[in-house]
Amino acid sequence: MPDLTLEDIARLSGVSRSTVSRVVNEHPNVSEGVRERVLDTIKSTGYHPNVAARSLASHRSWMIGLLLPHSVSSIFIDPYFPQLIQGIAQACNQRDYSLGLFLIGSREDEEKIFPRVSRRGMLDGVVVQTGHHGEPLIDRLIESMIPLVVAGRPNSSEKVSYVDIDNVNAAYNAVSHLIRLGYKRIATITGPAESTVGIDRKEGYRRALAERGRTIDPSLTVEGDFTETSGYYAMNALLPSHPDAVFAASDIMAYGAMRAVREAGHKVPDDIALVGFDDLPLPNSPGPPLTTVRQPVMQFSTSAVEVLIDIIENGADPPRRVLMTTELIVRESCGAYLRHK
Amino acid sequence: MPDLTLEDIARLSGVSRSTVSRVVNEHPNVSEGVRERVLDTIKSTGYHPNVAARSLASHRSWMIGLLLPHSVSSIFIDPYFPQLIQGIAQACNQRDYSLGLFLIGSREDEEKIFPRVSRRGMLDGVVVQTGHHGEPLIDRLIESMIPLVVAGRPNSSEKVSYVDIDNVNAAYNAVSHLIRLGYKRIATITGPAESTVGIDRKEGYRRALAERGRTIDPSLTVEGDFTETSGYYAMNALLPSHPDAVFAASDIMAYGAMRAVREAGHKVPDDIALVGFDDLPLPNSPGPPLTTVRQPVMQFSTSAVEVLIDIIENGADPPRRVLMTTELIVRESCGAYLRHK
DNA sequence: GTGAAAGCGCTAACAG
DNA sequence: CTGTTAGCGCTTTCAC
Repeated sequence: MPDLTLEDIARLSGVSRSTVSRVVNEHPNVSEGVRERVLDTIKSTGYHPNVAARSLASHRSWMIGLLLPHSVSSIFIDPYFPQLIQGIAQACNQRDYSLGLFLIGSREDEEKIFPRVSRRGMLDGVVVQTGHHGEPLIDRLIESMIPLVVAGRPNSSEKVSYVDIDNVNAAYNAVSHLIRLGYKRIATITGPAESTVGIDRKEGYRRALAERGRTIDPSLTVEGDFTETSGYYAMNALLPSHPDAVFAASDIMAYGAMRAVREAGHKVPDDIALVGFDDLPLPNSPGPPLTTVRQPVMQFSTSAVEVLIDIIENGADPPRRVLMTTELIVRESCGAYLRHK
Repeated sequence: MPDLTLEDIARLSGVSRSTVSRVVNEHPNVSEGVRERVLDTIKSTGYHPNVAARSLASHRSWMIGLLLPHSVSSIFIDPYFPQLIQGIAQACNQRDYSLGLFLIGSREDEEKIFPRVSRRGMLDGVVVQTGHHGEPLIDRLIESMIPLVVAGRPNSSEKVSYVDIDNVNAAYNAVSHLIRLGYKRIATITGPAESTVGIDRKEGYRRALAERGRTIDPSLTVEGDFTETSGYYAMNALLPSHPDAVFAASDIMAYGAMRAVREAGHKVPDDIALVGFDDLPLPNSPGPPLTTVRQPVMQFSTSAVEVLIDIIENGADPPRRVLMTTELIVRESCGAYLRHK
């Protein structure tokens, strides 16, 4: 199948190149008869327009990029990123965009990738995952003027568009649930202090406690890094302070905590209640079903793509902000059922 | 930063467009002085070539596609795919290629994606994951003449290039290990019968047993689908036949089996030994450390990209085949340490 | 409604 | 070693 060109199709259907281009792009000004004729020869020849030529002429590539900074090996142990990738990929398909995936694992990666991404021609826009404080990538992207949407709240409060879930409220609700259940010494295992998710979920915890006039006991807050192991160690660090409930900033850390609780000879939720965050499908999850905050990752991804396309088509001003609400999924680990008996 | 063109750089450095093109593409025929001058103005202006124009003129996009067929929601619960994506992405970076990711979840997806992928202009080549029997995608890709490498052994024994791990031998070695340990009733939980991985690993099991003159007891083979749940049910189905060891075609299924064993009141490895397959990092893994076959996913990915680039540069003939060896990682679940006491 | 013509920004012979 | 000249395959005014 030698690659056909517009020219070929034009000749075969006895019209001009422009006309074929019009029917391919669904322009209104084509008579029905001609349209059908052209469509026929396109179908019968299996013609598809050359993407590069089209991009060059139209300044649109119909491809968007997904940038994942700091993608060290461990990043894919967290179920969040596969899920995000899948969501973005699906949303792209939906809107007839292709997806370019850029995993940035190091400074060199960033240097290699940045030119490809920032310079127009390959990508119409990018969605970039928020990373840690002081990460210059997002600022560089802003400077490059490429249509941009940040997945997650960016650390710097720039005039960027972003889509995020309402982490503060989500954590607030989770902890409030624990308070309502009557727990007195509610601890939290946070995410990394440099990450916005970590910060926001901790803030929600703090706010829920403060609002009921509880003092915040610093010994009841331990930092984790979203890994199972960190949850395990955090829980061990918490144990001497005798928490009766723990809000973990991710399910995986909650499972780590659960393991620590079990090894210490205590039971979840009887001795220590546990609430997690994510509710993403995990390959295997031991112990009692986890009460957790459900993140709408799929809607989140769709929204990010929608916003980006909106920016591509209508410009970046004003910056768009969308905050998605979460849902507390009450299962057994928080002891709600226990208490209701 | 208005997008600069080759022309601009040429004017600014007082040379012709071709010369700039030459230094950008590292052609040898440029004098040192000129090269430096041009490089300087490129650096100072922050110029980057337009990818679309370059592709159009050179018939090379420096982008390859990764196609994942049948990417239903559950596919990302398996740690294999994230790992594969990461490996491919890294290898692409290494070789200065970009990566286009195409998740194909349905027939409509395939129809949408196929033209974008098959028609030259966007992609220089694709690596496609093997799916199930009767999947026409790979054949369609072959027909389209796009440089292609299959990740995993394709079902149809076409003249395709592929990279695979030696599943038969891997399974053979795992089961042989169990035989050497003295187990008499060795069962297996296979992958889906339509998948080549499933078929090959089962064949290795069969071969190991046959070679020692063991009869294959059909009640000791149960099919799973690589999910934890399927491993759990498979083990329950196996229990009445009293296996003393089980080879599961994936770690996740092994964990499911472990759960079933535990619930039945038995212990791993004391009552039933367990060997898995994959050795990929899982967020949380209960029970005794799993003896398993380690898949070299990263090398595998690198190899797939290397082979694809080789094909892009040197043609698809003859078809390349690479088979990677695996390693049996002996931990506790197989009872090797127990038996050595 | 349709065609002609001028690019989009770059590469790649071909001269010199 | 360097510049000139054609395109690559498509979109997009602008006439008709």
